[in-house]
Amino acid sequence: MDGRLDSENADSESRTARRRLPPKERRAQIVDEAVRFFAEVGLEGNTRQLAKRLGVTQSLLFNYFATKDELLEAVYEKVYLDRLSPDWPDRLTDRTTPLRSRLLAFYTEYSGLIFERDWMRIFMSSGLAGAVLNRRYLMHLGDVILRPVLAETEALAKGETRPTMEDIWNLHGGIVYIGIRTHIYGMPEPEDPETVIAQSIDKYLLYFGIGPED
Amino acid sequence: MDGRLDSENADSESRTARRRLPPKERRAQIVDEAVRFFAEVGLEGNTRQLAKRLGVTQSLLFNYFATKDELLEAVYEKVYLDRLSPDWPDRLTDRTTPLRSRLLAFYTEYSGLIFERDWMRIFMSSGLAGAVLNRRYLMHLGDVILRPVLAETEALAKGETRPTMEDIWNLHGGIVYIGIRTHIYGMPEPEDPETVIAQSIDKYLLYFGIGPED
DNA sequence: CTTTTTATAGATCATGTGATCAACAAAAGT
DNA sequence: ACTTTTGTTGATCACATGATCTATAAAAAG
Repeated sequence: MDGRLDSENADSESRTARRRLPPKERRAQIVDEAVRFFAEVGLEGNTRQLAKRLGVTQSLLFNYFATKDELLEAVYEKVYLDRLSPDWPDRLTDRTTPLRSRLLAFYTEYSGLIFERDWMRIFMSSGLAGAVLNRRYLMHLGDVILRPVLAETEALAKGETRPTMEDIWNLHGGIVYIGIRTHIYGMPEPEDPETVIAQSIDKYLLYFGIGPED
Repeated sequence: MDGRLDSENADSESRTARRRLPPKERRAQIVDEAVRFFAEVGLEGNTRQLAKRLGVTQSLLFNYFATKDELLEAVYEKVYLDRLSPDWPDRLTDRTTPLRSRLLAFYTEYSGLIFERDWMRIFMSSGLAGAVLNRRYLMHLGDVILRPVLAETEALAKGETRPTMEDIWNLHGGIVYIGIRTHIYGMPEPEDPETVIAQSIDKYLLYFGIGPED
């Protein structure tokens, strides 16, 4: 009475009976699905539903994470990790290329990473919930990205008004808001985000009298 | 054994016994507190805790709202209502004053209304939850505020690049992001939001070749 | 003062949800 | 083959939470 017909029974998750996985693998699988799941339904999503999606029992989750909060921590970590590429600080301060090009390259790549439903929604949810990782991420972003950008701008600014961190946050916010609009508020995505980003950067640079070629 | 010493028994809410209020009044009281409550703890906050804050029984809430969702709808309505002053469209299109002054006036007033913890958090929570009122609000904002701003900018723009709705959204987003940063992500508020707003507007106008006095 | 109305409290139900634990079975070791 | 290890299940607990219902008492009506 086994009936191991490993046909795909149309269930998105394979309903094969009791597959044993190495812990590392299973844990990763759980976290992966949890990211998608909690991004969709919010952090209050229940563990039974998540388990069902994974094709495992709910109790199994607690074999890998002592509490739901611990699972959420793992989700945050997975989502936040490697979102800030370590070579950006260097590339942003590489004065052999015009600042405009550097900013454009950065925000093109960065927006490619964060203008994503899962990331945007989990970041916002965890922010609302007051997760420490959220604040840590923003502090880190300020330190390794925005502050260098400020220094680079200062070095080139021509007008009498000197740039401040608020100016960088304003540039940053205007761009990030595109993602918020589309993925949190569910509004239609701009046809050409690249152009919008480029114009944001140009407005910023123009205000401090910095030309496209420095 | 009454001991009605109306000393503060550390309970924030007065524990006066069974006060009978006219329905309208009670309903308003509930919604008011619910706004604060759900803004703090999120939309999953439970009704018992809310009732405790109000100093009434949990069952009373269901005398005024059939379901929790109905209460949340009332919360949204309360929060969204009158957040968009009806005379803004007129003032934004009043060409007897420079566009810069108009924008400055608008965003100073508007930010004064929305850079508020309750509003910001409930707006974001309801946005994440996909509330219809949220989308309606943004559509409305686009129609009665941003679109007119686009028209005004078009009328004055000097460069060859014509402004689009995306430019207005970018201006708007950069400013709104200040509130998101402070009230959702819990980062320190800028010392002088007015200046940041003014600079945002100036960057925007400068990019389209519009001077401070038109 | 007496009666009627109804806002409110208190107890309780039904269900959902995080978490636990003993038993089972799929691998790994011998 | 046999034993050991351990990933996984199924049943279950404990409690939180939305919602219901009846009794009570504060006003209003007479």
